[in-house]
Amino acid sequence: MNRTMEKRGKQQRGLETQAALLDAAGRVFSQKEYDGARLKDISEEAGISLGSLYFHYGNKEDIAAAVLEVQQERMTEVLAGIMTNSESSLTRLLDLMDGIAELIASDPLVQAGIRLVSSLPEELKDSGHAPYGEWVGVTETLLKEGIEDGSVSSQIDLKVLAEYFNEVFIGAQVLAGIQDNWASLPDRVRRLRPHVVAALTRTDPA
Amino acid sequence: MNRTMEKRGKQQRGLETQAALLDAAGRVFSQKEYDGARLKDISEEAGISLGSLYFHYGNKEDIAAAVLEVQQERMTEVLAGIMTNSESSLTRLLDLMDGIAELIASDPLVQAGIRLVSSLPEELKDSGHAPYGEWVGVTETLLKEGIEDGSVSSQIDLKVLAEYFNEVFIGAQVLAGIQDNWASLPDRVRRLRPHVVAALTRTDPA
Amino acid sequence: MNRTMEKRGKQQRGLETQAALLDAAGRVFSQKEYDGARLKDISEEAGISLGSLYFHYGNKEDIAAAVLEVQQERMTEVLAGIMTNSESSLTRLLDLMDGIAELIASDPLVQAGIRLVSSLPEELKDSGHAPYGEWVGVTETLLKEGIEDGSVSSQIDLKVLAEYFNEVFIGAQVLAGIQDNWASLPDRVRRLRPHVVAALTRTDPA
Amino acid sequence: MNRTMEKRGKQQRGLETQAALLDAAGRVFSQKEYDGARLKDISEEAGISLGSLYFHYGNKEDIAAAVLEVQQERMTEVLAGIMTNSESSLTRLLDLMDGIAELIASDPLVQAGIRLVSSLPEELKDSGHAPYGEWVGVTETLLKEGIEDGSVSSQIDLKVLAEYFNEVFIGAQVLAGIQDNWASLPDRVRRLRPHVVAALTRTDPA
DNA sequence: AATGAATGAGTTTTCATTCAT
DNA sequence: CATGAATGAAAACTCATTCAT
Repeated sequence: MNRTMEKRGKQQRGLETQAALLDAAGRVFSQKEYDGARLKDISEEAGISLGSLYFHYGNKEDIAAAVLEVQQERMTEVLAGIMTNSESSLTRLLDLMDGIAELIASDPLVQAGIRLVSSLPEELKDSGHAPYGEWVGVTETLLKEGIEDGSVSSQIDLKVLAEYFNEVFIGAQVLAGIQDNWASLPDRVRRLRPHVVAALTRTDPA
Repeated sequence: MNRTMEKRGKQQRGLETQAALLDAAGRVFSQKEYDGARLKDISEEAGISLGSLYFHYGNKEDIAAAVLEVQQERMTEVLAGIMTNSESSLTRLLDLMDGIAELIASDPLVQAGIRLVSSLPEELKDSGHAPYGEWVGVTETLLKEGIEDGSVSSQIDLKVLAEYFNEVFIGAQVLAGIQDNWASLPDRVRRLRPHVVAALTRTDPA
Repeated sequence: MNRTMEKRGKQQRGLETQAALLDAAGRVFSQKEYDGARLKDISEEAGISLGSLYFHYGNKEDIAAAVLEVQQERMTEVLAGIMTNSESSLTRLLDLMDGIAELIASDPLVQAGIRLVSSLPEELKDSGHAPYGEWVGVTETLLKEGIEDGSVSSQIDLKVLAEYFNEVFIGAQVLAGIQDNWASLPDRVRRLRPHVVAALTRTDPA
Repeated sequence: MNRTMEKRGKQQRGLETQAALLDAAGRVFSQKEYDGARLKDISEEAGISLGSLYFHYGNKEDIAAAVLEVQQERMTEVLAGIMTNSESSLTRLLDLMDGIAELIASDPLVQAGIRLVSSLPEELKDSGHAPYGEWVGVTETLLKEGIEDGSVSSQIDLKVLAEYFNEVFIGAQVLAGIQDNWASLPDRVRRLRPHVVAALTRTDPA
């Protein structure tokens, strides 16, 4: 083991612990909301002492914030992946919906982020973690591009279209969450697709 | 004041206390999820002692259950009101959506019920309080009737139609809840109506 | 037991508990400084549950603040008692020194206040509990009056005189505290008296 | 660089670390009492790892003891410096007061020692670190010599004189500590001098 | 019925100390 | 020697629930 390894090893351990804790936090926060989640459950789930949890994350709010941050990152990754393919904006929007659905269904940490949003203490709600705000921005942008490239009908107000799109998607998320911990979300989204396409391409003033 | 009056007075007082507590519980549970809500907050919100809360409702679960029960009642009332008018099933479904939206927007106790659904401890989740299960049943029934009376297109699977309808509606509820404590829900539902009508009456295999 | 008694009884119990806790806090804080004192020790010393301590005093700082407040009151009482007798200002000052010494020697809660002053967390230091500031004000006032009524020599600057007086008195307090938990303070003050008198009545520019 | 140099270098490094830690400990203990001071604060203040702190000083008590020891040394140094000049004992006593005041005002580690005295856990209080005991011995010795060489009045009991002297000096220290972290101590002592001289040279039976 | 007080079993948080590298 | 990470025991604090009146 050379010096580089040694050095990396030292810091590595801490990073591994942090990752394990974050993962465990994801699993716990995906099952219980903020107040209902126990830090002890997280530390035990991670197989790491409670004291260590506090060494890496200063308190309960901080670890919840870390979960939200990673959720953001992972969703942004999916977004970035979708954006690189050069299809129509409508397709991109639908692919995005699929991609996020897939992510949610497979990633407890992302599920945790969803759960946390509605149960955070006031202080955290402000602090920059406004996933829906950002998300709405993305959908509106894609729809605007869709209108420009003709893949989306221009006869309905952009805001209203985005609102509809988001309501449908969020509704699917919520019901999938209740029904089977989001396992059914990808299928739900697939079944949703025709309705969404119809709504976004309608030519009569719906 | 005779004994009857006294007795009625006494019972009356108890009922008033119960109502005040229930109301306060609605307000508190509409802002915080189950674990985050404090019984002390409820008692203070009601201006009634904590001991009294325990006299009327045995424990935290019981008072949450009471909130859910009343929510059910109030939603059922709306449902009953809609059912008496003799229009088409599609109209009834849309009116129901409007009616429930109106109810949610105006009644913190009903809002509380919505919040509670996703944060209840396991024990309560089972105990008969499955509002969405019941709700889904109602929408499916109405859709079936709609297909029978021709107001709803028969070309899509009933379950899928109901799923879509509920996703849209729930999505609107959730986003309205986040945005402004449900105040915008009636407007959102109004904007949703054309999309729902289109989806339910579509003749091509969407 | 009449209704008044009942009513008083109810509130009485709480007040008794508070008093017991405050007393116990006095005893504990007089032996250990702020960070070293354990709330559990206080609750056990009082024979009252820790939960109850938190019911009456919201947190550690609050109970320390309560101790300081009562200390202030008791010292002010002594002050008021001294002020009513109509002797010379010098006598009043010396009597005050005796009275406070007596109080400190006999009252653990006042001793606690003295201990706390130098070990409080920053937040509490500000919040109005500036016993020494007030005390210095009193001594300066008495000295000014003494100069006016001729019982104190006017040849030394008032501030300097007050400074000297306070240094001597505080020094006696500190050493008595270290030596025997303030038991020797009254005697120390008695032995101090001639020096103080000499200093305050000196006619040559000392 | 030969082996000797390396060795010396290594030892050198350790000594530097120790000194940095001790200095940091002085700064921390001068602001917070024993229980309130955090070893982590000390290590951060020194810019040296916590592990290293434990390597050089076995535990919290040991580092506090080290601070006290150095405080003793520095005060003894001042004492020794004063003793070599051949003036009267009274002058020596007054010079000692000035010298110590100067030392306290300028040396956080000595300030730390002062703070620690009143907040030490029982175990440490015994273990030889009784600065005041020693200090009192010195003052009594000087006063006795003063009586012998005539620079101090012999009409008052020696113990009482020493007691007075120490009370005044300690009082000045405490108030300077509270007022401005001991910066004003030298000035205070200067203003104290005439009173002390008067007390120690008084010929009438004060 | 109603109330304020009391309790105990948790939960979060802190920190001296130890460990692995 | 030095470091960052880890730990456990104890501390502060919370809150559903019960009790005495």
